[in-house]
Amino acid sequence: MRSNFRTSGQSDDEPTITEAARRAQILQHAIDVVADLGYAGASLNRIAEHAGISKGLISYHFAGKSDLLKAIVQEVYRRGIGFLYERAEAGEPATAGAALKSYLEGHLAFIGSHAREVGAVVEVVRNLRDAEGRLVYNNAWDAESYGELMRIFEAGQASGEFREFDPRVMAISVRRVIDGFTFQVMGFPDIDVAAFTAEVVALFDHATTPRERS
Amino acid sequence: MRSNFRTSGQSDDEPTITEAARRAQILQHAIDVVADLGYAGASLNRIAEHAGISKGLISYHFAGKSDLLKAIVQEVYRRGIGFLYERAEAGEPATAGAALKSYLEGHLAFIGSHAREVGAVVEVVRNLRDAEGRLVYNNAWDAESYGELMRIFEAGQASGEFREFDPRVMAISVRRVIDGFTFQVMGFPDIDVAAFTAEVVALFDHATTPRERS
DNA sequence: TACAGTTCTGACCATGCGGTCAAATTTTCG
DNA sequence: CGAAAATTTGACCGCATGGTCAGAACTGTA
Repeated sequence: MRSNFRTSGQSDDEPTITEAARRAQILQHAIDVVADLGYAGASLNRIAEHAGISKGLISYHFAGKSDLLKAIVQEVYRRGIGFLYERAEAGEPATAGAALKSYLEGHLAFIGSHAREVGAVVEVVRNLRDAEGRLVYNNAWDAESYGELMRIFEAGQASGEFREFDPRVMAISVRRVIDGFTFQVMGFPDIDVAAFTAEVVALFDHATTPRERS
Repeated sequence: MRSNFRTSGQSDDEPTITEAARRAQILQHAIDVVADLGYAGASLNRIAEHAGISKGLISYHFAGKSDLLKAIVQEVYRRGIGFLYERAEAGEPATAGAALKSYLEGHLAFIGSHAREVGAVVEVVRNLRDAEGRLVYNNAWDAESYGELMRIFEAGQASGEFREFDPRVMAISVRRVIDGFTFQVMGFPDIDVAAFTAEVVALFDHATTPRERS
């Protein structure tokens, strides 16, 4: 019998077709339930019921609930990276301003077309705690996501394209506005994604560039 | 025996000294527990234990858990309004830009000095759901908080002080950045509140005003 | 077909939850 | 003081939770 204590990450031989398909199915239903019922409402029983399987089967494919929830985060990130990668194939932006614009448009487009997945991730990230009560995805963790933005800002400031500001505060602000878009889309599914994106791009274009034209 | 089914709001005679004090005590401990352990970790048992009282006593003073959590939100709002009111006594800002600056400085100062309370409120607002699974503090609810900001923006645009932008998107962005400050303060208690505030004020000053000087 | 490995179920477990309540305690006040 | 009212406790209830497990069902293969 194979170990049912598989931790995602290390490859123990290779997963069966069944195993991979079942994991994907469970993951998708878990995403749906978290998006619909929120973190607190997403019990293993409800996920199993939603997927039409028994609860024990989830335990067979995932080491525990927190393992499943972490897999949600990992999976949606994987999708997001794929989405942004395809978009980026058009070529590298030439200026820091173009890079910021591309960053915003890419992320907002992904959220606009994958609101439920991203909503589920936000739910998990904001609520999942370890046994000692500490947030698993803490400040140190999301500080990592500021890296790409901060590099854009520092490059723009070095070239004189951007005004002087604290790149960390600006990065935090950009991430907050992007993440907030998730709630807008979930709350108002008919929202005009393109119009919202254009507004946000203009907002941060003005926020980052000096008032006097160079 | 007095009804223990008091709903906050309608005054049923007047509360006893004991009642008011006990309610305040329970509320404060509830805030602490939610801030420390998060929404999911804040059970009535833990709150009672933290307060050094029996769980039944909470039920005596509050109609239920959701009543208690809603009271947290109400109480912290009350404190926030008081804080901002005292600050505003210095006089009304003359321009829309000054009003926005004052709004940001006031809200960030309150968060900087009451991070735990605000953190608890955010936790409740983001998680509390009714029996049907719908968020109690939904999009329609927090849209109310955009009102004051949108009035500032519309006034600034009417006078030509602000550039043309969607006041709703700008209001959402401002609120998102302000709320995000809560997590920064909770994650890094030694953060320089004044410096962060100055950066945010500059960010939205640039974001709202036209590039060409009038 | 027979058998070994796997996938899957459904019953079960201990725990913690929100909530209730009779009884004990404390306070109020005539 | 003494009775009535307010306050508080601690035991208890039904329920949902995450997790476990023996065994049934399925699958591939020799």
